Amino acid sequence: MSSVSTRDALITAATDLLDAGGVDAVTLREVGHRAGVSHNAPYKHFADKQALLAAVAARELADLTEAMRFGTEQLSAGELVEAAMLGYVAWALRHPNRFTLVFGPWTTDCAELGERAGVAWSLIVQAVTAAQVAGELPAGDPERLAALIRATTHGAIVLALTGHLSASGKGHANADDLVHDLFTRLRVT
Amino acid sequence: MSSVSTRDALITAATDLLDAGGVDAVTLREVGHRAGVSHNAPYKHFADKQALLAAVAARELADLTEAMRFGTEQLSAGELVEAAMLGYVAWALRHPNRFTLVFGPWTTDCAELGERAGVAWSLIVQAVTAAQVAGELPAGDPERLAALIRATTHGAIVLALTGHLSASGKGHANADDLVHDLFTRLRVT
DNA sequence: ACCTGAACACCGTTCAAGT
DNA sequence: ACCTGAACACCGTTCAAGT
Repeated sequence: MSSVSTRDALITAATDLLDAGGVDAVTLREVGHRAGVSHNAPYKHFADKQALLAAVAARELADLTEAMRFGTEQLSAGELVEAAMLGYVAWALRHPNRFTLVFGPWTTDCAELGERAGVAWSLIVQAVTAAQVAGELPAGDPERLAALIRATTHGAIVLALTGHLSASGKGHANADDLVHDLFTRLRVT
Repeated sequence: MSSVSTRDALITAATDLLDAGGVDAVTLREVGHRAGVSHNAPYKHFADKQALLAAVAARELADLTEAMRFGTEQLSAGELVEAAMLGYVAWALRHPNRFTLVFGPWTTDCAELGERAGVAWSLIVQAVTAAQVAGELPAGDPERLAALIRATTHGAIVLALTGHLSASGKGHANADDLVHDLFTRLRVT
């Protein structure tokens, strides 16, 4: 029991440090201190620092899935896909450091992570398929169309987070605008 | 003179280490050793480690601009934009660690970096504008359309690098396919 | 102006030992 | 089974000193 809550406290402490100062600020010593244990107690719950970060990412993936569900009541199939992507954008802009952690260059390593990501994105493919059936999105391989939507959304977030968006003159489009633009173009077809 | 070549050697050594083992493998001690100087000689050329990494990123941005120009002879305005994006994809997949460094969460910090990125992407806006004039891309704010294209390309690369693309079943679309899909949808309009 | 060697503080990880 | 304190190797950064 105590071990479970300690493990959870470690993940929470790591998430707090991540939010406050980025992944470099997540030090096992500070994580342990905030969780009320010694600086090497984490090794009894995680293989190493990367495993702890993977646990943080796994928890956040569940959070992201929830954020994509927010306010999607009483929407058409096509609107639901767009709303989910806007929820994705909102989550990422709200927790930029969690976003960069979850989609860092090591997602493949952890099996649990890949699994949870697969679940989250299979929901998107489902929604895209429904929108295609409803005639709100163009025909074609749903997985491929979902990948396109996903790529645009992801890229819009990255551009927004790195400041490559607001810097580009008076157009001052934000990530939401880019996602909306994509859906507008897709629906015209 | 010697200082210039030392500075250059430091950047080259850092780039090699980046390619080999990611940004974490870039240690000032190993950089100095590979450049034939002591482990703290870099501080005579760069304020700190981040400044060295920023110099690496700045050099790579020039490389990226070149990659986007590759093989763009005898193409229509619309094809030129797509070819530039495919060049961007090819560069990123060829040097994944440089890609994640250049578009890391700190691009805003360095003035030179922001400047060079601005130059690179203003070329894209120019090409997009030309394609619009030629009727190969839909009308609208060129900066905003360029941002959409840019976001999709960037997102497709990230998805490919993190393995979120090939894992999604039989569709097995790669980054090139997604970029091509976007241009296909845009041209239909 | 550029470089070096020693030193400091910090961190990930391991280990022997405790309950 | 879970935790601790000490220890080791490594790294970023600083400093006094050398040419």
